[in-house]
Amino acid sequence: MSTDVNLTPTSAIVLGLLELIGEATPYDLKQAVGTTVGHFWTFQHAQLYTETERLSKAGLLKETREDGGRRRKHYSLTAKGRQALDEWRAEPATDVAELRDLAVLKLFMGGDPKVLGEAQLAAHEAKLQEYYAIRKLDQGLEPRGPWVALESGIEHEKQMIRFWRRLADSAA
Amino acid sequence: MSTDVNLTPTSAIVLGLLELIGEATPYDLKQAVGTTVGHFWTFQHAQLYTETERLSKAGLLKETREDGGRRRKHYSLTAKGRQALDEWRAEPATDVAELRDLAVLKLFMGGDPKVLGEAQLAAHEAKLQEYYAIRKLDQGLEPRGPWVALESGIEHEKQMIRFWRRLADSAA
DNA sequence: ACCGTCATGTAATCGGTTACATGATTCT
DNA sequence: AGAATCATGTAACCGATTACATGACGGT
Repeated sequence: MSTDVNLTPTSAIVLGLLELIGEATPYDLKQAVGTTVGHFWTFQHAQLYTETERLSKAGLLKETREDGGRRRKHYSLTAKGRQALDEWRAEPATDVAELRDLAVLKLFMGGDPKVLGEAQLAAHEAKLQEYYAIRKLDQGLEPRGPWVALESGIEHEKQMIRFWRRLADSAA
Repeated sequence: MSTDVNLTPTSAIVLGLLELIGEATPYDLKQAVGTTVGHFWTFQHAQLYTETERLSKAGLLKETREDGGRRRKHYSLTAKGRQALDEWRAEPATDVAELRDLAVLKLFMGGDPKVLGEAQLAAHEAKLQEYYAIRKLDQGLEPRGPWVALESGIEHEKQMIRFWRRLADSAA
């Protein structure tokens, strides 16, 4: 009920997915993450339990409990939650995201380009294929956000493949 | 002294910088981070105090204390620390790094491409210029790691600029 | 009926961030 | 000398990960 929560990216993902699917248990959310944002932003499923509870306490989610059986908790957006999401969405991100690419860090620290490159090339190529497979499913339906984000991922993968390949080639 | 620590990327950065500069206080490390890896991997300076202590307790760093004045702590690699760094460096990264780009996440969640794009274009262009300025300082000296990593950053920035610009153009 | 696997959840731990605090140094 | 800023460090808090645990279900 307290009016102030720190809206982390995780919070926004929970809010955004709940807007999309209406009502969900933490486990449902886990499934939804896996097939959507999970492709470029993951976390442990345990966090969905704590995060929903946190947002619920802050009044952004409504929580109802099943009567029988597992007594699972179902969550949905409150008006306040919807508003918080809208505000988060409207606010542009001013900073550039940090790469935080472990392979690049190893490269920086003197790791062998050949060894790193081989592993990274394979991994990035697999990821790119995964993205292509998803793109095939696009029916042109609204909302477009996820598909545009997917394009960004595809271009990024292509870029990283170019980078690592060039590095592999320049190493004799 | 215990033989097992979890080597986080932060740990590797501390170890790697200590290898480079020999001996340093946490504050020296903060400075070193700022001019090197800090361009694509940052953290709060407070963490350097806890991290050095953690690594020291694990036997990877040697800690000596100034006698007079501030009694500052100086750290340097132990043989064990050097070995841990070597092993970390030799082990290739098998996963692809997640983007975790807040702007892309907002895009995914329905944020306005025009609003997001404007802010991101400016930010990425500034970052690219920053990278160019650094690249000018390259004297061709060893080690090459940091410079190769810089190239990756430059290509990434160019990629993101292309992406956001294309998006801005396609929005009427 | 049993076994393995998936579904679902909680608790403990830990790394990272925020906030605060004090000593040194420079500028006016 | 006083104010402002930089240097240096600690403590508290919080979000995220790891580890663990139990219930349900499909296959043999």
